[in-house]
Amino acid sequence: MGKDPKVERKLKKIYGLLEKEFGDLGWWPAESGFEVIAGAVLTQNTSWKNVEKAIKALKRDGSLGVNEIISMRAPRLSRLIRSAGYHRVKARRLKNISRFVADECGGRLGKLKKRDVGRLREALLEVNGIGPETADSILLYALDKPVFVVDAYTRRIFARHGLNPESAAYDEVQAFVHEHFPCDAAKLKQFHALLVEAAKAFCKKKRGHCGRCPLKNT
DNA sequence: CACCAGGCAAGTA
DNA sequence: TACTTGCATGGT
Repeated sequence: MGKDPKVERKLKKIYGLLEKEFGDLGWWPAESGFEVIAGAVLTQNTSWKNVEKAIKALKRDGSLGVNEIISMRAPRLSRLIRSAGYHRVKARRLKNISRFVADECGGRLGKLKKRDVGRLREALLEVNGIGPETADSILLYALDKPVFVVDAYTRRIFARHGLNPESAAYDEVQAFVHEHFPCDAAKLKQFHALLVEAAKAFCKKKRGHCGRCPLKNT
């Protein structure tokens, strides 16, 4: 599948319509790169509102840092993030990714940013608890790498607009966007954010377009 | 009451 | 390879 100018224009149009509707969403909301990483794990299959509570609890406790999480006892970490659900699993995953960050760059994310995106992605996927979406969220929002994050909303919207089949695999959807959308971290961040926001606002139903969705005629 | 939320891993067929 | 299930909470 080579580049298709018509598809490029269609993605551009979707981006434009959604940006006009929602403006600059300013994703990812966080005070540090590590906060993005923690949030990426905590938000797995979980609403963002409940993740915020967990992040606040970590901050209140002075524990939102690589070394703090590594050295904290699992049951205590588990209690702090309870509101985000799956707390025992996520406590383990937070420790895993924190250990990875400590090992790879001593906690200095700036060093990670210099590394090759492809190999960094492979390394992240080796960490237990980090799948494709979480890895790409970290790469894009914490490390400013130009990779597109595919989520359930994105696939639903793309499928509904005939851009890819409902059954398309994660990497296929991602490659599709990489081919037909600017390779620019800022734009990729905004695009993903816009798609999530649009889906939440207009596409609660599994099928069909909502009448007020700005994409209804595209 | 059912169902979903900014998933992933491990097990089964 | 392609499903299925466990993981847990909070909101609608």
